[in-house]
Amino acid sequence: MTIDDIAGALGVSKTTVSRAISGNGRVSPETRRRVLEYMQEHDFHPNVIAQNLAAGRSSNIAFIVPGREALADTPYFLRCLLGAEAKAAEFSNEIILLPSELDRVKRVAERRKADGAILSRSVDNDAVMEYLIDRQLPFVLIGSTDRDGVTQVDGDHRAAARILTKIMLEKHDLKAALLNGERTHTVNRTRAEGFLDSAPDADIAWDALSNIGEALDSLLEKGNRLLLAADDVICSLLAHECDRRGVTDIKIASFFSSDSLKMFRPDIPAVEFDSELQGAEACSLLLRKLDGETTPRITLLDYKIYLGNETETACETCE
Amino acid sequence: MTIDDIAGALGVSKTTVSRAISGNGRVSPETRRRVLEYMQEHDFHPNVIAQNLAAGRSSNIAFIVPGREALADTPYFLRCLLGAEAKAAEFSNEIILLPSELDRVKRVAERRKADGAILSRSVDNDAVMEYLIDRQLPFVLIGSTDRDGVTQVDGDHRAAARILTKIMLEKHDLKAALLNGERTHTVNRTRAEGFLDSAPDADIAWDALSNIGEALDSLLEKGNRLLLAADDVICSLLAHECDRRGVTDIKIASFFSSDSLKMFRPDIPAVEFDSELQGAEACSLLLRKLDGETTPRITLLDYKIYLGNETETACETCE
DNA sequence: TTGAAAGCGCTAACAC
DNA sequence: GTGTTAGCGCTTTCAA
Repeated sequence: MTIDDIAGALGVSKTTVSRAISGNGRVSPETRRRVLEYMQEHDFHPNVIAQNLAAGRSSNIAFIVPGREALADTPYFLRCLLGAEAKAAEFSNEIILLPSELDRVKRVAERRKADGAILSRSVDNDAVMEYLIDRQLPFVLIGSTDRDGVTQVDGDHRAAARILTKIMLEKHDLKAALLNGERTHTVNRTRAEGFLDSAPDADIAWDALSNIGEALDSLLEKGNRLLLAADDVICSLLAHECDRRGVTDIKIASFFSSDSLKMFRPDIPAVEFDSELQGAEACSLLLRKLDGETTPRITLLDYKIYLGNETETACETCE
Repeated sequence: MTIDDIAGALGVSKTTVSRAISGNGRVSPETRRRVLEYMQEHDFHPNVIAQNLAAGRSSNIAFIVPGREALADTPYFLRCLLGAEAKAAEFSNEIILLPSELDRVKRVAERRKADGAILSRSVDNDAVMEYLIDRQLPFVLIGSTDRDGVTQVDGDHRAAARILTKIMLEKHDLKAALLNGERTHTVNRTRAEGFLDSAPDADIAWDALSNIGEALDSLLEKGNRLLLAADDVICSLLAHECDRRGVTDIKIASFFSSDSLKMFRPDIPAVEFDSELQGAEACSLLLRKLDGETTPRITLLDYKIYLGNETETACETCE
């Protein structure tokens, strides 16, 4: 069924039907009622592809996640995706999933299958991001970058790292070190800054993921006993390694929480970001961009700091 | 730019341009070359929305994942999604993400935003599945169901559970029990069957996830020392619980592997399914359905059994 | 308030 | 081999 059929059945023009459905333009209340009633009865719904063609859009938003090999074992991305999906749904848009591979992103952009993109996680010199900029496809980055003019939404990793480090240092009088991720990830450099804010000159083991045992060895050797992990993956690995070795005279905390940390005892203090909210916020910003609104360049989202059973909150929202 | 512009610039009709691009219909090699060259030079790509409208499709496939609250902490779904995406991309389709919520699925189906769906994980009386059947939207289920006429792709959970149980029983002369998930998940009932194939009359703790400690208590009390976990989430929880208690006189294995189990020592034997392959296979089947081909009703995928360092393979593919 | 007609960008049936 | 024409289903001027 098409609006033409409805028009025929009701003895009006399809223009009128279109107007009645969309609410654009004037239609008599009576006509409108009849159209809506007919739709209901016949379970009619306008064809979104046709609407899109007429409107020159796709009502699709591409959500770009790290490719398969780069995909860490964390629920983060899916939560982010679902957050974005919920927001997109509010505005009758859909989320299409894309891996961070240039040819995939290109195909979708070139053929206008998506109106804009959400780029989750960025590394330096991200070819996909450069492409999006070059092509002038509107996008929002979840994460941070030094690249000019990119709309970003991110947790306030620096503040969070600073605060958690400070709290841990106050609670435990131990020498602190950071087991960090790869240097090419902007977020890890930011975490390092926050960490150093509260623990100047402390040791940092970069790229701890590639060899957790070695990183742990060298940090312990230097007398570090308060170990901050950059994220949940590193932290989980670290906690397991310590369990295995029977190391107990240390304290562990993480700059990024996830369910996988909840299983350890004693509780691992950790920064909690709301991944769904990040996705939703990114989507919201993108939709506003697509509407021609100007958006803040940087949106920093609240975080919580989990400290065992009590949950202490420390928030900051800036622009 | 549109194909009309190219037609104008080259002094041919837009039909010819269309034919040159799509390869459908006869075009002289020379004309074709000119069109293609012009496209290259001007970075032209046909508008997929217009193509879709003309073809009466969306070139979208909905991938339905459990909603946010039901989402377990496993990388499974994202891997599945990416597998499906890769396959969809081969055929110039995109994957749109949908939570398993009836109103979302409805909206997309009604407005024809997707040509078909992949339904990942099913529970009994899945309202979404019933809706898809009712609406006659082509779909493929990743998982199993008793519902008639549903195209399913799944790991061979029964055989895998049977074999792993058998192997473990042969290696260790211990009394075996299964820590299972919810009974409403078809896959858990299937795992139970496989388990019982090799360990008749053994104990099964259903819904172990909701209270792992209690489940463990009762099973240990009954003298069970070989604990099979239904999946990675349960297994991880179980292993942590045992670590915490210092229980060491037991053996653990899992009917579903994931990275989160790789951290435990000693190695936890586990069934390995290829999640990406499952997504890809489901997508492939769906695309064939959309092409009007008939597809096997049930596709069971290969699995591997991981036993510490050595990786032993046991495959079965049925239809 | 309503309708006729043109158009969104592409495809395809039917001529030539 | 190429062009004409009529759609795909909806939106949107522009008149009436």
